[in-house]
Amino acid sequence: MARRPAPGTRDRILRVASGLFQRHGVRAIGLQQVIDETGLGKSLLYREFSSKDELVGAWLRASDAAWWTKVEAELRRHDGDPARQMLAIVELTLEIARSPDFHGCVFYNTASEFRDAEHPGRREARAHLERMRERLRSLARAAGAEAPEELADALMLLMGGVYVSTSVLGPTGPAAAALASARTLIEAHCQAPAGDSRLPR
Amino acid sequence: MARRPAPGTRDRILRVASGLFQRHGVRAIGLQQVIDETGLGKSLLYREFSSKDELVGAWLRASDAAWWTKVEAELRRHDGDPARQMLAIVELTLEIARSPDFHGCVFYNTASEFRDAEHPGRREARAHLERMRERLRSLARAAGAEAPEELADALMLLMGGVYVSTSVLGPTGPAAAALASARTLIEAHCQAPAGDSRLPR
DNA sequence: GTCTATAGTGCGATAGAC
DNA sequence: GTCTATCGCACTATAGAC
Repeated sequence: MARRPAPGTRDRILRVASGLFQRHGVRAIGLQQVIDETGLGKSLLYREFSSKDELVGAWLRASDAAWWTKVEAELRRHDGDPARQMLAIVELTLEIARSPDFHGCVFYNTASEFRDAEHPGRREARAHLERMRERLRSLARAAGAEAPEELADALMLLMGGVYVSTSVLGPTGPAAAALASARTLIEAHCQAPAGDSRLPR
Repeated sequence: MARRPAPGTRDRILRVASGLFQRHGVRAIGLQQVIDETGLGKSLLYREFSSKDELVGAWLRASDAAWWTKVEAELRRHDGDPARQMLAIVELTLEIARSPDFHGCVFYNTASEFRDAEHPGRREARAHLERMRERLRSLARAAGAEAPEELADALMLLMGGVYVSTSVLGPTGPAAAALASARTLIEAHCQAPAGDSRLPR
């Protein structure tokens, strides 16, 4: 009788590919390495993903989903305080950037490796960043910022800077100034007339 | 007697390689493409650069030199006003990021393509960023910032963010908020007691 | 397994300055 | 004609996509 496909094959490939792509970059990794490390056969990989590009796209979609799970959990801890929620997102990026095997934001990295706008890697990166921008905008509006779009964008720049700077100069590089910078920006945009908009230190 | 070596060969290779590497990334470009586009022979390329890695290093060194030429020219236009000089550097990165064929900061891009700390691409990227950080620190000190290192780092993050964000979302993305953000940060750090530290709009 | 691409080597042919 | 810079091509070895 025919053997049934083992469940979780796709996830296994995705997990292995994710580790290798993050650590070394996509172009530096051959599918052979992915196959070797999964212990699966070549045919199985090509059954799940019709090409390397598609695997890259699927990897970034999974990364995006994992990110939002973390973010929304974090936001729930500061419900009703959108200014604090924006800061929490910055804190989350810092925590990620400080993790032991950090090698840069997978979305920025992958976009930089694939310049063609139609490449799944770039498409997913762009989509992720647009979702981030939109989420920050809604928080900035909720926080009563005078120029919510501008505040959201300022935080996007800050977080992008945290990622790229940390990936080259490490967590003691410029990223060390990120929290203070975020507070300055949020407070400057959200100063209530009463002056009670100070974020916790 | 003998045929003279053609002058400018090295520069020609460097110019062509620079264009291709910037546009497509280093790993996406084969030396054959560089050779084809220069119209030179393979042997000549290998006489000037003993390996692709070395070519990458030389390219980034040249890019670093070109950057500082631009920066110091810009700084001279605001001599004696270090706060304005910091803003001028941010303006310069914005101008570069807005140029028609911008594909991200070559230093961040190359560092993301080569994770090995010993790779010439990564070494030069790191060196470039450290020089930038130091230059900004000296300006922040000269401007009398209360926490000059922190201000310098905040601007580093901002500029890094401008580059990566523009390379994916274009100049109408978050980078549009960069100038306002820079002003907020510089003013917050350099407020003179007399309150006369406002930057020109 | 197949086919393509790539880094890097080496050499004969040729072009051009004297 | 002589001499050398440089081209163009052939070649190896390795790796990658599929």
